[in-house]
Amino acid sequence: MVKITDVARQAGVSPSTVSYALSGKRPISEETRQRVEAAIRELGYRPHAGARALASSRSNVLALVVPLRAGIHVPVVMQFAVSVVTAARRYDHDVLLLTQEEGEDGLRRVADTALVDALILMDVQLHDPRLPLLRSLDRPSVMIGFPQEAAGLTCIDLDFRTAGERCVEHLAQLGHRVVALVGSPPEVYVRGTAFAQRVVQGFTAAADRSGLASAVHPCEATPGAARRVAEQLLREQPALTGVVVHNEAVLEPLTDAFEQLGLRVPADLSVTAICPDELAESLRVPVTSIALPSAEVGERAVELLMAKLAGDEVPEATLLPPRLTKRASTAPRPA
Amino acid sequence: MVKITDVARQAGVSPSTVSYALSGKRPISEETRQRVEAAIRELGYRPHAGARALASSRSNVLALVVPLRAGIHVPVVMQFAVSVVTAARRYDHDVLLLTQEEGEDGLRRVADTALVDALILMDVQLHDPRLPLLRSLDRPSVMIGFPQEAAGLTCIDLDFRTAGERCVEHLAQLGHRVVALVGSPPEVYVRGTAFAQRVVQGFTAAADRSGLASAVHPCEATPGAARRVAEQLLREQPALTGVVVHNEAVLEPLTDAFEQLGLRVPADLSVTAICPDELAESLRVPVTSIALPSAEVGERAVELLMAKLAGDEVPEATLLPPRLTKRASTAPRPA
DNA sequence: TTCGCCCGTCGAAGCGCTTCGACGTCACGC
DNA sequence: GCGTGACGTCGAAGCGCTTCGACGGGCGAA
Repeated sequence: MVKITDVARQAGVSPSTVSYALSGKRPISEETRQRVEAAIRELGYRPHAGARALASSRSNVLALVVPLRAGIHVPVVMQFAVSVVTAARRYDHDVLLLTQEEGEDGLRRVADTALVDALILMDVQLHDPRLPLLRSLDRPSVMIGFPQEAAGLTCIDLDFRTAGERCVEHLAQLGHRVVALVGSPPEVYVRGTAFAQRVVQGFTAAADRSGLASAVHPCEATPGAARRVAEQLLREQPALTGVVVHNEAVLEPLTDAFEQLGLRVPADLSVTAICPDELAESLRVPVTSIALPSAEVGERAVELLMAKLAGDEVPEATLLPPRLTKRASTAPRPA
Repeated sequence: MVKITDVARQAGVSPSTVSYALSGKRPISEETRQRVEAAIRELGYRPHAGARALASSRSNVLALVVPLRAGIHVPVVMQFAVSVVTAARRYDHDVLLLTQEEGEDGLRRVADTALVDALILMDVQLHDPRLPLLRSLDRPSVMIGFPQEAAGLTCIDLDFRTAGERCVEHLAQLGHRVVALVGSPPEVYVRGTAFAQRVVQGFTAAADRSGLASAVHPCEATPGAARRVAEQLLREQPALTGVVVHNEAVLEPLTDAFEQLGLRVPADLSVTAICPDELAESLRVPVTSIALPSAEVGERAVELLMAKLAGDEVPEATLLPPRLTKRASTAPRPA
């Protein structure tokens, strides 16, 4: 293994000079820097991560806690993880993958052993048991999603409440008077997952404000469940003409079910969704949707964390504004 | 921060004794161990990961390189990643997440800086450019999938060739004489992704051996593509009664397409698949399938790596035997 | 000209842990 | 009764890096 002293000898300087040339924490003459860089290249020097972490008390590693519970849409999680890794690399950091399974112990472990400098948490619940722990940890963290009581913590997410509102408003503008929300699987609400609840709030509030008749139906992530929900909706709200879907897995089977029940999209029924753009675009009838900007969220989360590590103040809450993209699945209410 | 000297003082022993009590690398009297453990608990001691890595030249971290290319099925990747993390934790290791985007540089970086002790690679190509690098690295690695030339490397995967064969044999036993393979997206074959190719080989070999008429069709991972492939198959092989699907994303739309084209599953057409069990079970007509044991592969990969880290010899190739589960989608050939 | 200061570099002191060699003790076998 | 290990513990030497204080030389201000 080639170490910093080897580089120093080769460049004819002291180890500390090599270190400063690398970190830029003290001025180094152009000429010396050149010599050091040449030596590094010739010897193929790579600083030892452990030694660096020990001496600097910075590991340059972030922890990412991914959820693996029922009812979450895996591709979104993955896309998010990838964007976190990519963004972290831009700041010369790596990403340690933790599963929620390990729970609070895992968080405490990687934080206390100084394995990581900071943490990113996904799938935050309204009353997340990890909150007190995060507050007590001496390392910065960012949460994807908003718990009920977020004081002192940094959170970021799509503004799901407004997203729910926008969907309803879009339908209202098109003249629809009876709408329904097909939501996430029941267990997601039971757990008190923040983003799902907020969609419901926004949906309901906007419907009330616009004087629409509305209903909310959780839905399991299976085609069968989608079909049953479609049937139930038509039974309970025969005048239904607008649907908001917040459940990636059933978006396609649900629209299929409606069509098989004799409702054409968008001629008889308008459909909007909150889901990744790729999904909305890939369907037979592309769906008017509010994008789930997982890549942007991941990137912003890393940026927030880096700012905190640098000692900067960051806003406690970052709500990304929803963007509604009109596609073929919505149309004015049939006469 | 509480350190090992604090624990030592509290327990009335030397730091080295604490270390040995923790690692078990030298015998420590029961009584001393008790005192040390008590001290650790009282003080909430956690060994500093960087210091440990520096002194022991072991970071207790594995690198996991995940693919993010077109045509791979994300949930499988995720399930795999989770099983790797879970298995690694059983051996007191953590997992660093790398994307394929960083490529060989990323591998070299984490290996050379001693950030990780060992590596796991997914989505191996037949002629993977990373092979020479892996051979030159001084750290052990395990690849998920088999490259063409794997000498000196450790590989593990489902035995996809046999999986392809089993599917055909199952259909042949049921009396089918004309079969087709609906495969992964074309780009997967273009890249020379090992597992996809092997399925084709097994499928073709078994069909030839059994004297079946057979055809192979790659298929994009979209419902539209599935429909087109279904139409094409019926056009080109009017006598088709058996299909093998090796493409998670189109399994459902493809069977839907067949039914819409007037073929009932399994009355007119038998369908088998190579896919995760959950997917096969979740369809309207549960599909006879060979499971993609991602969890088992991940676990075994970690075990292989741990053995290599311990200095044990491990087999270069580990092929997991395919297990075919009969479900409702296959039946004897219609008379 | 002299003082003070900044620039560029060096040496040394750790960072917190593991590990090696050494040493005292005790039990056992002859 | 004594040599011989095995057992249990200690002290010290690093692991490879960062960082702090110090220092010489050059330059601008006084």
